[in-house]
Amino acid sequence: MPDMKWTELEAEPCSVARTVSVIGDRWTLLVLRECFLGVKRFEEFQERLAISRPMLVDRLHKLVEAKVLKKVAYQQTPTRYDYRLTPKGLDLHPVLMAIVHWGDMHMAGKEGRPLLHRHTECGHLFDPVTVCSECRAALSAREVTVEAGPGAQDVGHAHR
Amino acid sequence: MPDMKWTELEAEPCSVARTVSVIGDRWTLLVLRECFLGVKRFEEFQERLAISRPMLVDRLHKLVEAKVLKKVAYQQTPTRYDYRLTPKGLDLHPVLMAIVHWGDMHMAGKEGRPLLHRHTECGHLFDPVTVCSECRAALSAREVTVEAGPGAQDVGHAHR
DNA sequence: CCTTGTCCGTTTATTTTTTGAACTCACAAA
DNA sequence: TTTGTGAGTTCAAAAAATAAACGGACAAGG
Repeated sequence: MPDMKWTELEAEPCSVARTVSVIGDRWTLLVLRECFLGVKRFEEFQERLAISRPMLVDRLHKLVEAKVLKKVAYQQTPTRYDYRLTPKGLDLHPVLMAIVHWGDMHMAGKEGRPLLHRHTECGHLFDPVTVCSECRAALSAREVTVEAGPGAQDVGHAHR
Repeated sequence: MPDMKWTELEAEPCSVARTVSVIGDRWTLLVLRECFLGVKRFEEFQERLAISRPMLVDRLHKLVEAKVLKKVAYQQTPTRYDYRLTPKGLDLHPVLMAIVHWGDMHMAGKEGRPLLHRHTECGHLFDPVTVCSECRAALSAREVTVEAGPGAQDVGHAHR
């Protein structure tokens, strides 16, 4: 049973650290990619990802523990489960979209991007754009400043 | 020199895999968090992150190699460098914002979120929202379908 | 019955990574 | 001449990941 020990991250007063404690390793993001592509069964993850079985068991169980995935029985005797995204897991969609988009922009070969996304509501192929919830303008790193929130312990030196 | 070997990910026809090959480990995302908070010096990363020195050297160098960070001399004799985000690195801002937002929503303690973000253009505290580049509507996972792009090799079973 | 196959794991030994702690180098300052 | 600083490097020890085989519950076929 491979058990990672760095769950200390979860305790840090930082949303990046806390999120990283759940999704911040090589395999988890790839497992989640498969989930968003509709993969649900253990064996299917195993086939599609070059992941070792113990690691897959570990990651799936950890994601269930984190309530990102849930087990849903799809048969009895023996009871077998699908691994399905929970609402909390579905909320990771923007993270995956942002990751895909960065990869499309900066890591695609000359053949172009491997996958395209279509927005079923408007019917178009699209890219994800991150906007400000208040004014709806596209955000850029330079236009964002950081301040201590209620859950801050010691942001200390909030640069920039 | 700790050298990760899974650069095979970089070769996969998948933007998630390719991005993960750059940012997909425990430390890199935390290093980038610090970068976006304005940290530039080796010793400052070292102080703020409970990372071992060899790992920090490795991560910083890998990020420079990936052109996410660049070294900028801030003094001569001996020449010392700042590690600064490149435009490619700044483009990771949406990824970090999405991660932070998920953490704020799902991993914050009862004290509330540790950090708040202000959009200097409109002056408000905000949350990042991911919208469709075409119709500007907020995206949800269920409204997005995937199709093979020009760089696809064998998406195969494009579920959903 | 008996064998084979499927799905979801465990176990164990081996390899890789990461850590911790000390050490180095090049200079600057006192 | 000694002390300090920034940015590493080295190396042994500890932790994590991998590969490959093993297990257990059942279903299906003969």
